[in-house]
Amino acid sequence: MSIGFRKNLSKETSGSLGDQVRDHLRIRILGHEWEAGGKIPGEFELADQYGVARVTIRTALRSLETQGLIDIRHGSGAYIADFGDSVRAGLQELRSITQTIREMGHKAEMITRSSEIRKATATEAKDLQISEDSDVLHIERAITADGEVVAFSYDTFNIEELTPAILKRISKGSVFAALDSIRKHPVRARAEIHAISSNEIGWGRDRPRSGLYLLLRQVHYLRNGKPIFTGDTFFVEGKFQFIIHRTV
Amino acid sequence: MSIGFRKNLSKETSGSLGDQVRDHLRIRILGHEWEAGGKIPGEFELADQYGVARVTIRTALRSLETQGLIDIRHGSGAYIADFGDSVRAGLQELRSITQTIREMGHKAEMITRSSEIRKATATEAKDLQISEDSDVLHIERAITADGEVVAFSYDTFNIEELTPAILKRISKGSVFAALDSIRKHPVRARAEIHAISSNEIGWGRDRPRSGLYLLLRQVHYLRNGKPIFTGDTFFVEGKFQFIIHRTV
DNA sequence: TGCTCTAAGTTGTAGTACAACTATAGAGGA
DNA sequence: TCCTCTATAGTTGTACTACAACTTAGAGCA
Repeated sequence: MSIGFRKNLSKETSGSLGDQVRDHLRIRILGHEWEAGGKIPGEFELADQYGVARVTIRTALRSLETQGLIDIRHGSGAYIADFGDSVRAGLQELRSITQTIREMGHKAEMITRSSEIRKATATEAKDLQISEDSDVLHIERAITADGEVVAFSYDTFNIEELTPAILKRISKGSVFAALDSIRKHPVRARAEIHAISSNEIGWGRDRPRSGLYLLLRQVHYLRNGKPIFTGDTFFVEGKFQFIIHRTV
Repeated sequence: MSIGFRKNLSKETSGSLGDQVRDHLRIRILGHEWEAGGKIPGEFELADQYGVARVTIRTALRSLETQGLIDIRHGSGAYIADFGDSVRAGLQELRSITQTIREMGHKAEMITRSSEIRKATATEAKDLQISEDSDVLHIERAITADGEVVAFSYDTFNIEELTPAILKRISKGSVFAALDSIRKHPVRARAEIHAISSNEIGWGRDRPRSGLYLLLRQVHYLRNGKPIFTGDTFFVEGKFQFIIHRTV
């Protein structure tokens, strides 16, 4: 597995060696290769397994610890943090909502209500760091799991960073998949969280009667620090479980 | 500053050298020593400043990157992530609520409504990994900022891990400060987030009429992986801004 | 003015060595 | 037999060095 790993995964994944090892270890952890509270192999053995230096393994393990997936104990080892299966919807992991739904074993769909290019609002221009007369792509969509609406999203894209072909693809399918194809996927997002009670949010006959939502107000950034898109996502309370790992 | 740092901070802070450097750098970042988007000193220079090896600096920087405070760019440097002042209420940073309020320049108080030792409920016993007939300490409190109620908390402690003196101190002041004094402060927590609309939550005349809360349902763990306390904290919507940094 | 290329600077990875800490097994004593 | 202590092996933490990979800025040239 030693050299084979570096050959195989460098094509699929991106980022540094340490990031690749981190992502692979995360898959192994979430795949329950080790039981909760159990000990994973030592740094020397992992370095052997992946054919990388111990420094690289330590980089990956530190990152996983900050994410709350493992506990590293000096002189003892690294242990799987006790979490439920719901970790896959971990809030600090920046990933596609639809992909998360699919990984949890459900059928995910996106229903576009509207898609238009218009001038940016003041708030949008500020978040996207563009002038106020710039054009932006605004999309309103509903996200469903097994046919049931779980969220309503209002996204606004900085079209200066994107080509018309990509814009079309974004408005039709998964945002993350489209951005990934041109290597412009966001690596970081800043989100505010709010509780919202309103009947003005959802639409259609599947609109929840309670009107109770968890709002994620986000700005997504590229690796070079530039904002690529911003948006509000209203999650129907109770339909989606958000987990967050907090560390010192 | 080189040797002085290691002498000074090893008394106040805990954890490995890398953790101490990380905490110190976090203070410098949140203190706006560098402007948003600006570049912090290189790894070699920081290693000089702190009198530690570059490996140790890299450990700290990686952790700060995972927390979303900086962006590290290969061949270029580490840059301050663009965030507002509200970062100090970063949701993935496990810290005392009252201390966070104070750091934001407000006066924080805790008003205890009730404090009792009783048998654990089924849910509490499961979360705390104790038998169902075990005794637990249950406290109901309101948290205020500048005299205004910002949250209601319902906490339950595993008293097997604590002495009577500490239990008394917990019920009177800050939980984190009390646990810190016996080096049993939690290093990790797992939290669910919910939007709640109910008039059964708050009490007193300051109870918000809207009844709209952001609920944090948490379990706190010690470094050895054992749960120390669990609890529900209901934040009055609009009074407390939660920020979260999401990374790939 | 604009472009290309070079060089300096920065982070990423590798390897080695030793320090600090933990857990275990075993010796020794009550 | 049980308990306590100790030695020891195993693991993570820190240090130092060296080089690779990448970015940026500036010199030089057309």
